[in-house]
Parts: sequence; structure tokens; C-alpha cells
Amino acid sequence: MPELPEVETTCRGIRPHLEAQTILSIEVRNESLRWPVSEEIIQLMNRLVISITRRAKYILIKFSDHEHILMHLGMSGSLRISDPDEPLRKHDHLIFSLGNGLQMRYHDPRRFGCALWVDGDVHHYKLMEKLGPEPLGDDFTRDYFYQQSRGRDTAVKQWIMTNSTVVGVGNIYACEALKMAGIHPKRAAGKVSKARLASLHEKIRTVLQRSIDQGGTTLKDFLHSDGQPGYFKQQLAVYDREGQPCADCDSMIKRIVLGQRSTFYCPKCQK
DNA sequence: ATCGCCTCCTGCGCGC
DNA sequence: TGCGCGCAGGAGGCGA
Repeated sequence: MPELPEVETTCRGIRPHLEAQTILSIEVRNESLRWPVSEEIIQLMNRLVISITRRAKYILIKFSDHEHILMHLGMSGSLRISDPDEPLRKHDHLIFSLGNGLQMRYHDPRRFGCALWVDGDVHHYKLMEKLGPEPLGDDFTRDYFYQQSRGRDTAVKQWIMTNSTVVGVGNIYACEALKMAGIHPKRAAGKVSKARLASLHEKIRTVLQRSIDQGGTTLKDFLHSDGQPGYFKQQLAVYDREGQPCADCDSMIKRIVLGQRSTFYCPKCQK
């Protein structure tokens, strides 16, 4: 479920409860996530959390310069701050008990997420080192975007969803950014004009920033760490709107499959 | 190097 | 009401 705005929203939600707090204990109720939950995280008794940051869709819980827990929410993961009295839900796999008396619970029905202990430079960890620039950061320039695209034969939608191009652009926002830029999702990345790529670059940034401002997109079950939904769904122009009229031209929104993922677009607005 | 396909897993909504 | 099917916000890993 979580795309970058949802992960960012999650970070902002848990940060005030975790930073400068001690993790008293971690209970692993189910260790079989995408990779087995690192045994080392169980030993994090009475360790102080220095910071909560995000890189791509990874959440980094920092204990020291060389000690982090790296979490990913996969398709269906969420982190929730709970009172210890609240009953556990099915699929609450990890329970972090905090020094302030609260708990942070990692919930993930499909178990595509992970919780890994990283001892060493976290940014050079295997899963991190090949990541492209942050879409909202200064390194993601329109020049970089243009240069990377040249010679690419892949559909532009799959290309912007590839982590080495730019991180954090998932299925919803890829569809939305392409709609905003008026580009057909199947067009070869290397054949989109410089001007249209500049537009796409800008739209990727604006759609992600706007969604973060609205607290992310709640499709069916994404909730903030405090249990509130995100409000960006109302603003989706094409995603999950097959057969509905385009707000700009009245044509029917189409659905195709690209790289095994549902892809929504307006056949008239997007060329 | 690049690309496309497969996979992990549970839950939900649909049509019969 | 029940069953089987297809589909779901990710992304690493594989073979071609």
C-alpha cells in the first residue's frame, strides 16, 4: 500500500514518539517477513533512538552512526503507535515497547515488508547503495532525468518506477504524473522529448509533494500511525478510474497492464 | 548492462 | 451462502 508519501507520512507520525526515546524491548511475533527478521534486533533492549529518517521507501531507525534498523512496509505494511492495552490485531508481527509507555506495532498482512539490523554504513547497505536520487531532493534535476532517459527502450512508466532512475515513484503516482504531463505510459522513455520530460520531472515532484501535504493516499486500508486516513485519493485523476470520464476531456479512462501492473491513462490527453 | 517475467503472501470483491 | 478467480499501494532476483 505505501508509496513514498505514505512512508513519509508514517515517518512523521512515529518520529515524535520514537526520537530520544528508549526501546525497552522488541517482541517478534512472526519473523517470516520478506527476509527473516534479523535476530539482532531482539537484543535492542534499552537502546536510545537517535533519529527516524527515510531513504526511498525505507524507514531508518538510528541507534548510532553504524547501527540502524532498516524497515520497509512492502505492499501492506503499516506502523502504528498504540497503547499497550489495545488488543493485538492479526498480523501485528513486531511490537516495539517504548520508554514513554507506548508501543509501536508493525502490521503487515502480506508480509512483503522487512525489518533488518544494519551494522555499518547504512547508506552502503546492499539494498540501499544502488538507489537513484530522492524525487524531492536537489540531486533529482531535470538534466539528470533527461540524460538517464536517452537510449532507454523501456516504457516510460516502468522506467520512472525503477529505483535506479528515481526512488519512490510507485504505481499510483506514476500513473498520475504521466497524466499530468500528458505522456502515454507505454511510450519509450528514450523517445520522450526533452520538453515533455522536463514536464514529467516537474509533475513527479508536484504530485508527490501534494500527496504528502494531504497525508498520503488511503485506497482501502492505509492509515496513519495514529489511525487516521490520508486524503489524496479524491484527487487521483486516473488511478483506479477505469471507465470513468476524464475530468479534462471526457474520454473514458483506460486500463492496460504494463510489467504486470495495472496502468490507468486517458487515451486522449496522453500521447 | 538491460529487460521482462516470476515470486513472496493474505484478503477482498466479484460472478456464478 | 459458498467457491473459485483475479486483483492489490513493492521490488529483489533470475534467466535471456
